[in-house]
Amino acid sequence: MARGKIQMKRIENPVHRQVTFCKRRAGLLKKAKELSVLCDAEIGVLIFSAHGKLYEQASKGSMQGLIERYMKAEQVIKNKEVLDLKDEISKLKLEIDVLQKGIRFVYGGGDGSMTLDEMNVLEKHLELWMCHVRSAKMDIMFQEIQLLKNKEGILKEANKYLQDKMDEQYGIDSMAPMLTNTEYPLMTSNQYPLTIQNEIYQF
Amino acid sequence: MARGKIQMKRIENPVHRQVTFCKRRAGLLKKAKELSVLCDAEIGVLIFSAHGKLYEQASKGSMQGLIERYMKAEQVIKNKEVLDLKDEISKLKLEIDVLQKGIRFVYGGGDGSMTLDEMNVLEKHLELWMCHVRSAKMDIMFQEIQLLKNKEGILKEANKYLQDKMDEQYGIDSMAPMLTNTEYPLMTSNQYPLTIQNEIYQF
DNA sequence: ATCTATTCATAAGC
DNA sequence: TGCTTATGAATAGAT
Repeated sequence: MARGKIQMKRIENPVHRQVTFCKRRAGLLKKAKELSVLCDAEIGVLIFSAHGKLYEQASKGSMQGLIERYMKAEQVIKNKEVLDLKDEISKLKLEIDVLQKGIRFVYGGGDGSMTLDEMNVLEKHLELWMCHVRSAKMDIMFQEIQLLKNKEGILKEANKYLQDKMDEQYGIDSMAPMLTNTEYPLMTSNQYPLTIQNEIYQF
Repeated sequence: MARGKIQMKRIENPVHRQVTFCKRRAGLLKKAKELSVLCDAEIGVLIFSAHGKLYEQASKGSMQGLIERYMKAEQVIKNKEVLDLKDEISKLKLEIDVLQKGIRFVYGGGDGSMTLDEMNVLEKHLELWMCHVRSAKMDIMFQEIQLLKNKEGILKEANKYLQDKMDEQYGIDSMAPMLTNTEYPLMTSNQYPLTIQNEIYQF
């Protein structure tokens, strides 16, 4: 514009680019404000520098208000977040509806107000719930198994220790029924998980 | 600017104001585009005229994207609609929580910290509930079957009636394809329940 | 930042 | 609206 025309393309020299950005940015915001004042218009300007810094100006009202107004004007173009939230809301409402009808169903022994589709949804919910319950059960059982295995180890060691003491005191063959190899009240390490697993897979 | 300086206040003459609005709006958008190109910036301009008409320009990307980026940058300032939706979601989630606890209460299960036994009980209840749901589903389907069967009867009678009329009018052998014994579009009384029963037991 | 020489934008008029 | 033009503003390049 001054002292030589400028090409309408990205300024490659970073220093020049930065200077121009500052100057023209100020100019743009000034022009926006002028237009707003002179012509009684509501104007918002959003500028993200190449480096990601945000500059904004909202003549009259707030940028927030402007954006909301814009959203209303351009209903078609909806904020994705809003769409997601609305989607979540309808899902939750459906879930509530199903739960409420489910409760009524339980109490009223099934008053025909539920449609086949709704009952299918309820059924899915119940199945899911049962899955959760069963997996929680499994967790607890595995924990118990682990606990029992630990106890088993400790008891075995204790038995061994006691047997050794017996051997020392009464001779090698006495008190055989108390030895660790007659371990029917305890479980072996590998037979236990197998049994439990099978039980669990029946759920 | 030209041919006389202008005062920086609302132009009172409506014609002048409108003309200036058009010219300066074009100028502003041009400047925005130039800044965007020259300095590699992302720029959005929103203009609402005094009469409410929206003019917009988004250099690089869409206005939608720009607004979302702005929202992210200014997390504090959240779209009111989004806030409302999130509020609604938390209320719905609370409601669901209450309903689920209510259901759990109905079944006598403890809240959250359930023992293995309690979970077994809950599981049995859930299974029972599912049975109820499934049997209710079956009831509905049987009702529909009954309805269809009734319709079938009525249609058969109608066919019979029509056939008799045909016989009277055109003689016994004409229009054979319309007779009731070629009843492929309808179903026989005993083949129907069998098929349905099998379907139901698959649920 | 500040300073100019230039180009650009535009108010007024048609 | 669109065009013209005189003039004020914006700004590229240099300091």
